[in-house]
Amino acid sequence: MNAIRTARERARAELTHEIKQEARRQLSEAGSAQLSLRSVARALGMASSAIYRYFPSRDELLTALILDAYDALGEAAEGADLPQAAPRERWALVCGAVREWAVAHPHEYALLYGTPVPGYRAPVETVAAGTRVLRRCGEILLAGRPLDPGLPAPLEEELDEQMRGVAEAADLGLTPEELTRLLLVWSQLFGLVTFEVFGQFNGSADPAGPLFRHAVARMADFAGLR
Amino acid sequence: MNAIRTARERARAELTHEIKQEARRQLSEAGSAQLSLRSVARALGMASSAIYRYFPSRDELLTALILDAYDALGEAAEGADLPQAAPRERWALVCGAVREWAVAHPHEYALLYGTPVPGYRAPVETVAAGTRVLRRCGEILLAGRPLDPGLPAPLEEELDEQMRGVAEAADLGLTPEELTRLLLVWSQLFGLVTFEVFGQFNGSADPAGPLFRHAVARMADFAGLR
DNA sequence: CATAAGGCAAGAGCAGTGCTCTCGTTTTAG
DNA sequence: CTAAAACGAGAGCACTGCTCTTGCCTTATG
Repeated sequence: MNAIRTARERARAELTHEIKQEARRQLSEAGSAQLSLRSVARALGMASSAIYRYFPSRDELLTALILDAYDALGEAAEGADLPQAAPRERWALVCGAVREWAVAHPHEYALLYGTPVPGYRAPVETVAAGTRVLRRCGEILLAGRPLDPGLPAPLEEELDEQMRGVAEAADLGLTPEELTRLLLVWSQLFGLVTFEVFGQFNGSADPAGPLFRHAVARMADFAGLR
Repeated sequence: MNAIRTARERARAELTHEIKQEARRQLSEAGSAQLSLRSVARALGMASSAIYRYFPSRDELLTALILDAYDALGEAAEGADLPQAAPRERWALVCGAVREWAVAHPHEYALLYGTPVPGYRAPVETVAAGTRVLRRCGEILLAGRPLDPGLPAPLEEELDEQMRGVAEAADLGLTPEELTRLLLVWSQLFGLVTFEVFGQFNGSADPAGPLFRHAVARMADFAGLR
C-alpha cells in the first residue's frame, strides 16, 4: 500500500522507528510521566525540535506507543492460542499470555489499562487494536459451544437489548447471554492482571500466580467452557 | 492526641486543608498529571515556595490526596452497608457505593486504582486505608456463612497455604477457600469499576449500569452468598 | 540538466514546571 | 524579654513541551 520509495522516506521510517524504540526504552525505566521528548532527542543525538517533524506532540508519541502496545499484546495473546485445542485450554493459554506480557511490560500495560492519558483516548484506531484480545476470547467462547448453562441467571431486559445490539453491531455471532459472560470474564481477567501489575495484591496474593491460575479456571467455569 | 494549641498550628492545619482542597479541585478538572504546585499556590494567592512548608514535594501532596481518597471511598462503602441486612443485599449495597463514588470522583479513583505514581506506593499507611473496602467485603462473607459451596473447586496446595497464611496474619477469620473467593470478587469488582471509569466499556457495555448490576449478582453467586 | 518546492535539522526563545536558597518578618517557647 | 523556630516572598536553577526562524539538502518538475 504505502511502499517506501525514496531514500528520504526510508530515513523517515527508520527514524520514526528509532524514536519509538528509544521512547519505549525510557518508558520501561520510569513510566509514561517521566517520558520526555527532549531526553529522547538527546539519546538520539538530535535537536529536540527535530522530533516534532515526526510526532506533532508528546501525546501523539504516546498514542503511537499505545497502538504498538495493543498490537504487541494482541500478538502475544493470539500467538499463544492454539485454535485446535480444547476451548478451556485455549482460554488458559490466552489468559496466561496476557498476564505474562503485562508482567514483562508493566509500563506499556499501564499505558493501555491504567489511568487514561488526558489528551488521547477517543481515536477510533485504538478500539480496533484494543479489542483484539476480547475478540479472540469471543471466538473461544464460540468454539466452546454448547456452553454449560451453569446457574440460571436470566438477563434483565435492558441488558439483554443492549447486548443484542452490541453483538449485532460487532458481528460477534454471540447471544446476549454469551456476550454478557464474555464481557464479565474479560473484565475479570484484566482486573486481575491490573491488580497484580499495579501491586494491589502486594500484601495478600503475592506472588499472584496461584491465585491467577485458580481464577482462570473459575472464569472458564463461569463462561461455561467444559 | 494531637490537639491544636496555638494560633499558628490552627492556621497551619487550615492552610494544609485548603491546599488539599484546591489540589483536589484541580485534580477533578484535569487529572493528576496536570496538577501543579504552582497553580495551587496561585489559586491560594501565595508564593509557590510557600507550599513546600506544608508538603515537601509534589509526590507528598499526591500521597496525602491518595490517603484522603482511600478514606472517602472506605467511608462511602461502609456508609452504604447495612450490617443488619441480608449478606447478599449488603454486597450489592457496598458494590453500588464503590461504583458511585468512583464515577463521581474519577480522577481520585484513578489515583487509587490507576497507574501507580512513580515515587510513592510503598508507604504502609496506604495499605491499611486501602483495605477498608476489602475488609468490609470479608465481613459480609463471614455474615453469609454457611456459604453456598457452589461447584467443587479445591484449592491447589500452594494457593491453600498462601491464603491460610494471609488469613491468619490479617486476622480475617476466613478459611483459605473463603479468602480466595473474597480476593476474586474483590478484584472483579474493581476490575469492572476501573473498566467503566476508564472508558474501556465505551463501545460495548455503555452505559455500564445493567452489566454492573448483573455482575454484582453473579459475584454474589460465586462468593456463595444466598 | 537546471531550478523551484518542499522536507529537514538546528538553534534561539517562550511559558511553564518542581524545587532550593536566602532574607526579612512573625510567632512561639523558655 | 530574648533566643529559637516557623513562616512568606522572591530570585534562581534545571528542566519540560512547543514554536518560529534560518539555512541546507533532497526531491520532483519543466
